[in-house]
Amino acid sequence: MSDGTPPAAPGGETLLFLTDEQLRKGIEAMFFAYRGFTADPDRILAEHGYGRAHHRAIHFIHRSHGTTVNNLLSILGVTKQSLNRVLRTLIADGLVESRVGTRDKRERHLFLTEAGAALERELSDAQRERMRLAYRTAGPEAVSGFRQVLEAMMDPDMRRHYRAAREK
Amino acid sequence: MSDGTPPAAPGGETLLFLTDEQLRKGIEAMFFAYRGFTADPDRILAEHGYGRAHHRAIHFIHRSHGTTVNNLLSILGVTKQSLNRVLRTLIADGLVESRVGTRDKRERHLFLTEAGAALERELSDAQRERMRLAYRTAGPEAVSGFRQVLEAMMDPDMRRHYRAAREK
DNA sequence: CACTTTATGTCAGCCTTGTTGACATTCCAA
DNA sequence: TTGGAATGTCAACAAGGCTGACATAAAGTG
Repeated sequence: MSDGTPPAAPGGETLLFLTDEQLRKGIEAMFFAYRGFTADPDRILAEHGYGRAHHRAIHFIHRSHGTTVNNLLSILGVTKQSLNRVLRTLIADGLVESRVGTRDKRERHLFLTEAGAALERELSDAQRERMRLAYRTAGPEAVSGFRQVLEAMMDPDMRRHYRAAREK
Repeated sequence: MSDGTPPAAPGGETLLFLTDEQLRKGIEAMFFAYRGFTADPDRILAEHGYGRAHHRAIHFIHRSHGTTVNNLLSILGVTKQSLNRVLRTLIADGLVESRVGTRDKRERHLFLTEAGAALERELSDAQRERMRLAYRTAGPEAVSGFRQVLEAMMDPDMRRHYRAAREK
């Protein structure tokens, strides 16, 4: 274990000296913050009889109208069986519509229905509100740093998906 | 949906104008980053036949040697039955030791054994390494912002637990 | 055209990890 | 002495991961 005293910076290069304690703080920050991050949607989902898996599907279908099942699979990183179970209920409940592809008829393109979009709004309003408050509390510079660290923490494949969304 | 053009700041107060798109980016950053955050420990845990629930228990027992079951419950936010199932296997496997309290004999104080500490080290080494790289990539100012936003995102109870750990 | 590959869906079964409810034990504290 | 707190345990259930196997339709390829 480190003793918490960073050594003096050598040479001309500015390095980050990070004690195990500082890193542990970051790890716990991720853990506790993620709980807060999911708390509001979880409550809403429970009222509707859905879980986080449904939220994830709804979110990314909303983000990319008409996305295919395969694309969703690579974003979510679950098996098709897991995703299919969730999609099946969302389609049966009339929140998601699945249309056979025009060019490639093997593909199914996924869309939120009116009801699906309404739930999406309810969920993302709550989550955005939490995010907005956190941003305001921390300030604009903190927000930039927050995004930078998170992006650096992603696996490359996920970073690709993250950046692939319509920008800004 | 917002068009991404923030309105001019009114009056003398500096506000943060956050479009829905910017907030959505933050939300997805949390989602994708958390996946990266857990990826390395998940691999290690799988090799040992454990899951994330075991990791969480091991982490917080390590952080607070001799903590009680009740304290752990309030940190983890699960039912005692869930936690107990995990603790039982960890104790049976000789990674955690449970000692009856001296003052209050109802309480059990939890400690990592040598083997438990070894697994904790393996897990946290991997997770710290990911965190260290992200920090170095993003830079010191980003790290500060990262921590500020995450702390602001926590539920108050969790923020209390977060801050309660030995500081620095 | 025959064959292979791709995209998707589905069934069955298993595991982890969460839940609720019920009940027992121990023991502190009023 | 009695109520309630702290803990453990049993049973049952659900969500949501997983693997494996199999089916179908459509696209691509030689």
